[in-house]
Amino acid sequence: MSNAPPREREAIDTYDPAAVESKWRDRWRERGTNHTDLHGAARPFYSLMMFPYPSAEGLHVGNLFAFTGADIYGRFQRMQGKNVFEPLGYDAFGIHSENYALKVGEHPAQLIPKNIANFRRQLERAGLMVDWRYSLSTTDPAYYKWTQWVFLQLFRRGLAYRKKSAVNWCPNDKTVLANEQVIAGACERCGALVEQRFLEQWFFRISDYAPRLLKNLDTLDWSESTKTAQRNWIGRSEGAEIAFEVEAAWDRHTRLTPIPGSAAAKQWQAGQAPGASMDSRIRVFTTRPDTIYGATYMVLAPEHPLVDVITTADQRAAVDSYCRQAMRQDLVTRRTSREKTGVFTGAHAINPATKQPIPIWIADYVLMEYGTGAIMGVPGHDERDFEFATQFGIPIVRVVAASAAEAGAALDEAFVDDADGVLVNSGPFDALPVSEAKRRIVDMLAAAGAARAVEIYRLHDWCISRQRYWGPPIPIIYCDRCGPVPVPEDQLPVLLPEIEDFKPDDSGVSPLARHESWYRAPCPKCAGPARRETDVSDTFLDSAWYFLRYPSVGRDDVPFDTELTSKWLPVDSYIGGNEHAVLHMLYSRFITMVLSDAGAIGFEEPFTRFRAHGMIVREGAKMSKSRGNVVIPDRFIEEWGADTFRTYLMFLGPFEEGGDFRDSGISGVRRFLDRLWASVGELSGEGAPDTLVMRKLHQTIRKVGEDVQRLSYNTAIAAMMEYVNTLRRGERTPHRAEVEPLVALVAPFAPHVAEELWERLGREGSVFDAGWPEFDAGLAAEDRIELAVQVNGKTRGRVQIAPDAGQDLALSAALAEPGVAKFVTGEPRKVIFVPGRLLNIVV
RNA sequence: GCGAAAGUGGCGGAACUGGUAGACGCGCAGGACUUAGGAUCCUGUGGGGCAACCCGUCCGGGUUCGAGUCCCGGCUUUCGCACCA
Repeated sequence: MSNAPPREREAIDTYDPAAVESKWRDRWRERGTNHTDLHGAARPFYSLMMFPYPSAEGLHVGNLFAFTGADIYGRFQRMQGKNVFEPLGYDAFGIHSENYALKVGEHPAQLIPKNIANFRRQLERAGLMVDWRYSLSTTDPAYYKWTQWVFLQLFRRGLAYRKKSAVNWCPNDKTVLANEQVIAGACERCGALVEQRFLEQWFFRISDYAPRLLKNLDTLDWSESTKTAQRNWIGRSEGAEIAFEVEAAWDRHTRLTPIPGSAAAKQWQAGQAPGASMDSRIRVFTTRPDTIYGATYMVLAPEHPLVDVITTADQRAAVDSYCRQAMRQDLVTRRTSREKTGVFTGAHAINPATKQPIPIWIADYVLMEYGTGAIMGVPGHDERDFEFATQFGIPIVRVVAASAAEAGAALDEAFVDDADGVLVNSGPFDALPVSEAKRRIVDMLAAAGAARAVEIYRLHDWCISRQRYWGPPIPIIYCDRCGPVPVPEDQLPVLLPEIEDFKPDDSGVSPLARHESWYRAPCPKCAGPARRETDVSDTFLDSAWYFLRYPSVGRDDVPFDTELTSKWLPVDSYIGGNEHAVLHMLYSRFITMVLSDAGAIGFEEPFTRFRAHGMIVREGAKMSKSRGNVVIPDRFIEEWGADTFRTYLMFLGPFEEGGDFRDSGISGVRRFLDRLWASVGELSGEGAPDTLVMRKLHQTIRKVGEDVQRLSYNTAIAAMMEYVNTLRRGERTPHRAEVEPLVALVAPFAPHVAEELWERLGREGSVFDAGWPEFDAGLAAEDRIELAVQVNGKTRGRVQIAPDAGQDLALSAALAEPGVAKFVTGEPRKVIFVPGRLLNIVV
């Protein structure tokens, strides 16, 4: 029987993925194979993947790439004996759903459940080890009740506040636009130029947490690129805050005429000089205090509160017009337009170092939201200032040079090097190196009460208000008597009403503001008539705590069960896209820190280990609907099977870098599974397994284990392919001991077919409960190894020697090779021996 | 402009800490089995040369016995942030 050529028997029982996969989907469901006993788990392992937005188009191949990568890691951990919890839910609120709903004219509350059902079907077909009992959707009142609860925790701790802030406004559509809806300064829908509008909005004080968010990064096992992105986003800068006096302001105060109604005007009317009760000095932030002798002007942001105070009567009209225009520009244009514009205020400030008056300008290249909203202009040593000064004829003074000899050299561009310059034209500080001058100048100014060393952060507070419909209402009630009052926790959730006209309109507020019956509510404090907040919260708030909820899904009385939370969190492994490296990951860390400070949870970092996966392109080009080159997972799964599709996705490139989906490549993976299938069909249990095959097997067990642990899935698959090739080389009948462990190795990648083969091997129970194959170093050891022999660094031959052979033995073996010997004339000058690798003879 | 990453056969990609460049797969070529094969199996496959050999990891330098890997300079591509003082 073993004489019959094995190939001929394949026809009897060929691999039929559709049948195998549907069989095992049912089995897993019936047997609860993917269920995790959350309370009873002895070795909990929380394997998290980023939950998707359930679009109408269905699951994207990028989603599936990410999920499969996370699933393989989770299944691998399970086979290592961990109790793995792998939940998955839906991030279903937000502008995507809302815009799509508007486009097709169907209510999102109807659309989303359909999309979720479709996603669920696709996800189950993909063979994910998800415990669906703990799924969630952010749109479910049972979930967003607790999103609102999270808001209240921040409110209670003084971390949520209201302030006026700019939004993008389309004057044609009369609606608020998200930044992504503004293309080159115009509305993406109608093309009208977008303007800024100022609305009262809710903010979270994430900037208070900037130092901690930055410092903790050092303790996290995350992809380095993700940590770098967060560091840059938090953007710590060291420097100094320097105060500039406005020149002789009150001797000549007749020139200063504050805008009617401004704080300055009120003081004015009360008979006070503004300087008397309010610090009218202008504070700037700089990272280059060493260049202060070169500060020849000053700039305020158009929104700066002192603009009203200092502008002189003759400049008033020009300043007003400039500021109005600057503030009307949309946020995107203002940030991208490179041309320098500005207007002189008519006022001067005193440079605290030179004691000279310098003009105060207003320009939109200075941003109110960074630093103090004012800068000292040092055209000699800052590119932007150089450009501005050149344009407006402001003097350019060199105060740093490569050497003292260059003190008089003219500048034809800004000299920004702060590493190895020395100071010039800087009075007592001349000839000091920049780094020392920074310290000494700050000390000098500080002694005069005009400066202090500070560190500032780029990170802004998080605006969570959205003037939209499809989100959780912010749980606040405005009462004329009591002000903003939080909705009491026992009245949560504040349900989002299912209104028909959810289209944004020209009111500048959420569509909810048109529904009086909804927003009228009694004040929780005084029971008087009051009005609900009609804005909803940012989707990023929904996703900033979802991982805390999964284990407690089903609990109505608490956001998260204390015992389960301390048992399962923080998350052991988080895998997701780098596009969320900053916002989602930073917000999640922030919310976790706040809840930790509030005593609600016992840890302050949510994700112990994070790995960012790469992106998939197709045939070398980015996938997009307009190109029509999007991979539709359903079609490939239909044709090739989910196991083949999963394995191919993991094979086409390094998981953390992504890769190129080539339709022609998938057949190779399928052939691999076919050959695996055939090997199980042909098994022979007789005799002893082949020593060389078993050696290769154990080498493969080791390699696959190591590779999966570091998410090097493509090389793990390559190793298994190599082993199958070894197994089937020549017309031999594989031995059961050679094949069985391979089925287990393949299981995380191709779970359905692995289960089927495991059963066909006569094994009881799921392969995922069978444990990872044991690695035997003795069986894996080579008895002869190949040593490369080089002469002067060029490979000239190879010799077979015992693995523990020493240099002398290796050298004599090498010299016995004619191909080597002919290059070695006389005594070698030097011999380099790397055991197990090579021998280099230098002549 | 700033930040991050990457440039290796016809193609996707291997090479973990400097140590046999091109694993694995696609494609291609030849062969076997076949009425047939786009199925399966076997063999070959970086370039040049009859060969000994020579040349090869974006380009130019350098360090080293030895460089795809490290250092310096340049080019190209992708991604992120974009007037952050």
